[in-house]
Amino acid sequence: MPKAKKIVDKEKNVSKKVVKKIKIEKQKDEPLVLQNLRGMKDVLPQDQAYWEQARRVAERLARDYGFSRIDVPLLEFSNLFTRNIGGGTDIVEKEMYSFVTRGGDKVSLRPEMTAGICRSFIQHGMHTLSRPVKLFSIGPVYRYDRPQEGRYREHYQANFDAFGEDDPILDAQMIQMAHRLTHCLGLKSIQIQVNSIGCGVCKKDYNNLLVSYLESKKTKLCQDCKRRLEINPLRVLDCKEDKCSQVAATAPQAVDHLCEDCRVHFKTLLEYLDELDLPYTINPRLVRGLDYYTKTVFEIWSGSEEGKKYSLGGGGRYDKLVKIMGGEDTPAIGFAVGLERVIAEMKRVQAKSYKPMKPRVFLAQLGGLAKKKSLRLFSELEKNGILTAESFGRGSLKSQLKIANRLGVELTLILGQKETLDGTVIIKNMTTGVQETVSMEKLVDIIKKKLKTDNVIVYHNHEESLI
RNA sequence: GUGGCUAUAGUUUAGUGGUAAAACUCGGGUUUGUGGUACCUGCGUCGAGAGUUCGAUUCUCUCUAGCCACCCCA
Repeated sequence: MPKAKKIVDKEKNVSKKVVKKIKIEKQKDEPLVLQNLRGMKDVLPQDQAYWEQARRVAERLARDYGFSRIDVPLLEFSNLFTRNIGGGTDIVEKEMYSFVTRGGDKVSLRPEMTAGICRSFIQHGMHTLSRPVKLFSIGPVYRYDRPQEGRYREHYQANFDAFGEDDPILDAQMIQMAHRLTHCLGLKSIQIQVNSIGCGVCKKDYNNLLVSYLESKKTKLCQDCKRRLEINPLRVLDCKEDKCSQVAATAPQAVDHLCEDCRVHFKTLLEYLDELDLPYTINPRLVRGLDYYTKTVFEIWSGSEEGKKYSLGGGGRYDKLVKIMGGEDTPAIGFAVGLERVIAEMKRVQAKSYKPMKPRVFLAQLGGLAKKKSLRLFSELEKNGILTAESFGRGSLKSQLKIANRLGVELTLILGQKETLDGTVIIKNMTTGVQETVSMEKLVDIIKKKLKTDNVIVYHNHEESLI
């Protein structure tokens, strides 16, 4: 096949592909870099207990609050995000992982979950389901951001969305659930920040009001804020510069400029929250980064006293999003929590994590014949619910006992040449060192009895409580 | 995306312009069928690349990554 000719023939269409191909070829020659990509992190075995805990709690709460699990692709058409999250936001402007597929589709790794879930909601006609439609998902999202602790390019979110109900009681329940989540994970000093940024109408009105106010005080603002004024005036209220916060202090607040409907909605929400005894504070400056939010917005902070406030998760209403995307007019509210951040917090406060089961029995084998037999015996024990450790690859009994000791098992079974021929097994008590020989048939029963009389835990208990 | 600090075995840390140390961990062993000790032994292209130099892990530059602040957000 004359490659050169092919390229000439399709010159314009193919040139991009050729470039791509060359890049891939080039990469092949580069040395293998044994390092994860920037902002990507391995979840190592020693951390899995925390992850397990976080996932379990999220999944259980989702179930208890009536959410059904949904999983949507990591990859969607780029404009699903650019159109709905908001063109002016950082997420869309510079933090998306976007590329063109071989088929020419412009696609992006999801920078958040809600857009994909809304797409799925509309696509599958879920508005016909009994309302509210509550959906729960957990998985990675991607943002091409500069990494820092608690900020990764790939991070996991547990995401809750409820469609088709605009009653603020749902907002309250969502916030309650968010609080329960942190509580169940053993996190202390949690703060809930709530605010209302108004509906499509009053949100815009307020924005204009704020801009004209800030314009009038422009000279008193810091450099950054002058820039913010153009892009996202609400952010000025957040500035830490003294002179800016002075200006912000007297600035008009969104809460005071809500339309009647939004005002009542927010007031009712607060009444519900009072009823729930949640540690919430109204934060008139709370703004969220995505354009689609309306009315209620909230964040969960881990408030380390006067120290840094750290956002673990956040959410809010997006009553117009489904309609904007082309679905039935459906009010909705969502909440997402960042698992890495929650886990970092669990570690910080030394919350107890789920402890995986440890084997209490070790199986040691000696000699070729015994080695063969041991494989079957291991399976036999497993079928009977006896979690057994082994080190089949090791030869000497000495090294196997060393491992058994390190694992802290209570019993070690020794299967050697002699025992294999006799159809017996030696059971060694690792604390006392006493050992006895028992027949293969009775082995399982004897082990069960021994583990039980040595009191403690019922093994293979999959129903361990979460809290 | 902007600025600052950092980078030595799996981990935590020494150290030097001239063949790299310790502790812990891990693997193997101390006469071949018995474990927490002790002893012996193995494991590093000193983050990557280039430059200065007779010679660089050490000095310079670039890159990469991590952390911190900003920004933003989960």
